Parts: sequence; structure tokens; C-alpha cells
Amino acid sequence: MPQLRGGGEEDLGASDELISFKDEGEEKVQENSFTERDLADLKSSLVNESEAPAMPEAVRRVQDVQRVYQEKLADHMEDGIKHHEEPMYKGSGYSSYPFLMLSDPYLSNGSMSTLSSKVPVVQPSHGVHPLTPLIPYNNEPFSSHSPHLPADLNQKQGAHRPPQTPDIPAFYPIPPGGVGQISPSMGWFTHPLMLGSGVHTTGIPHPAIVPHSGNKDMECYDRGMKPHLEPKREKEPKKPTIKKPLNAFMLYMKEMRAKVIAECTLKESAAINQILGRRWHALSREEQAKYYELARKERQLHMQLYPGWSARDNYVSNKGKKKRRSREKHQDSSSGGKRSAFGTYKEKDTVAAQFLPMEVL
DNA sequence: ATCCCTTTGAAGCTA
DNA sequence: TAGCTTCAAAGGGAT
Repeated sequence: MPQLRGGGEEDLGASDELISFKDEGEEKVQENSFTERDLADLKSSLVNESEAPAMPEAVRRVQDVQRVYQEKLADHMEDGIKHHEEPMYKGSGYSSYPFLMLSDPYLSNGSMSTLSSKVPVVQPSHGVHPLTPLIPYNNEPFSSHSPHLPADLNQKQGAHRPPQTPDIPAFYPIPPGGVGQISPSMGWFTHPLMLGSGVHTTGIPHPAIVPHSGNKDMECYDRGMKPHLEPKREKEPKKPTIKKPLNAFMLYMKEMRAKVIAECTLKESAAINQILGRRWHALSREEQAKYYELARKERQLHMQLYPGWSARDNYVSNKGKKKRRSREKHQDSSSGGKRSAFGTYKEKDTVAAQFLPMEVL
């Protein structure tokens, strides 16, 4: 697989290969039929986020700005991504997640266009857009006169830049008139963690930066559970954790989760993820390629934002200790690391299995 | 309150 | 280098 840490070569995951799955075609047919037929039967109530209660005025304003940038999307989206279907780039009820995309600094021309001209803003799904973790969320608009705002994209300074270094935000194209990306449904407005440790060294709040108090704290952060984190935040030293960029499948899950939930009565993530895993396999190579490309861009963006960051930073070796669950349950040790969804499914005893036709299990 | 489950992919670790 | 492990998201369920 492409490596990003190889010194910033041109590849950088561009070769995100698509994994070919045997019987993909057949699987796809089954999957689609499953989706439309079986899940439809299970549908009891649609989760229609577009019908959410009246949004705050601040959100509405943000979305107005987003709309403007969305119009530019078509001009900036490239290749397959440009033609991505609705869920990710069009409203479709996911109107609150703009999406900033940088030009590829590793393109052969080595150029990175100016931010203002390379800022597709899309409005993806329910949760967060693929790139949202890398997008500032705070309620405070990034005004065009912000000192953080772009100036020179080429001013990379390495991993340990002092706070208020003005270069990093340059990698986050912020629309003039400024709009941090906001997720009303997730309640990221003036999130306490934002004000606390969830702040990039530049001072820009960043959802990828979370208090280093374990994943559960991250969860709370992610789910916008603001109030009861207060006491904890006071006690714990603020050691921000920069989270990993999402891979293609994670991006896909984020986009499609709400849809799947809406299509069935399932709510358990484990079951939903099983379905999403199957749908992922059912995607065409072209469709998957879109997500690989998004993931690649996200990795690039992440790398630019946090040049010194490594997945190692969040890596906890369990050698000799027991922190997380054993993986043998759902990881086929004989697969040599390359897991097969079909090999990891428990047979017929999962929640999803109750809703899936036997042939797809 | 915390961990598990469940998925795939990226990246780290170990032998 | 191969093979394994961890983490990324999500949120209901289990402990």
C-alpha cells in the first residue's frame, strides 16, 4: 500500500489500489437487492435529518456560505470525485458538512494552488464529511482577516512549531467570510473541548485533536456530549491527541451510516457496520476509487497539518498488557492481515445476520 | 463508567 | 519483510 511517510514522494497513496474481491459482481447484485428489498421491509421509521428542528441562526448563516462554495465545487472537483453521486457532495439532507479539499501538493506539477481557488465545499453526510475531521469546527468563523489565515502555503516548519504559527491554517482553505465547519447535529458549537485542548497549535480548534484521556473521551467529544466533560477537563492535563485520518472505508461509513440506519431498524453500530462492509464490497471499483481518493487527500491534508504526527502517537502496544480486546475474534489470523469480510463474519449469529439473506452472509 | 462489537484500510510493531 | 496489532467512526449492548 502506498506510504505517506516515505518522504513525501509523489505517490502518497495515489496508487490506492482497489482490492478486488472475488465474485464481486455477484455480490453486488445480491447486495443491492438486499438493500432495496430486505432493508425496505425492515424500515420502520426514516431518519430524516433534513427535517430536523429549526437550526440556529448561526448554522443557517454558515450554510449559506457553504452553498456559495458548493457552487464552486463542480469547478474544482476532479476526475471521478467530481462526478460523485449525491450522498457525498450534494445536500441530500446532509447539508451541514462542508468539505474542504486541497489541491494535491504532491501532484506532478508540485503545485498547490491558492486556497481560495481550490476549496470545494461539499455537504456530505449526516455525520461528518470525510474530511471533516480535518476541518475546524468551532463556531467562530474564520474571518478573512484572521491572522491564521493563509498566506503562504509553502511555509512548512516541521513538527514542533510554536503556537500561533501562521502557516498551518494555510492548509485549511477557509472561505472568505469565514466559516469554520460546523456540525449542528453534533453540537460542535463552542464545544468545551474546543476551547480547551481540542485546539491546534495554531489556535484553531480541530476535531482531530482531542484530549488524550482515552478513546472514550474522544467518543464524548465526537458525539458532542459537552456538559459532563467539564470536571474531567479540569483535572486532566490537556494532552491533545491528533487522531488518525480516516481511510476510505471509514469515509464511506461516515457517509452511508445514516442512510443504512434509515433503511433499517438497526441501530447497533456493529450490525450497521456489517452491512456497510458488505455494501463496500458491493461498490464498483469506480465508486470505491472515489473514497480511496478522498482518503488519500485526507491523509495528505493531515500530513500537511501535522507534519510530525505519526500513527505511533496514538498507538498503544499491548505487548505484555491487556488494554483492548483480543482481535482474534474478528480477525482471521490465517489471513495474514488481509482480512476478508466474508471470513470475519460470524455465521448467522450477528444482529445483522437476522436481517440479511442467507446468501449474503 | 468503560469496554465490546463490527467493518476496512493505514500504519506501527515484532520476529 | 511477513504477519500481526492497533486505531480510526459509530452507538447500542454488556459488564
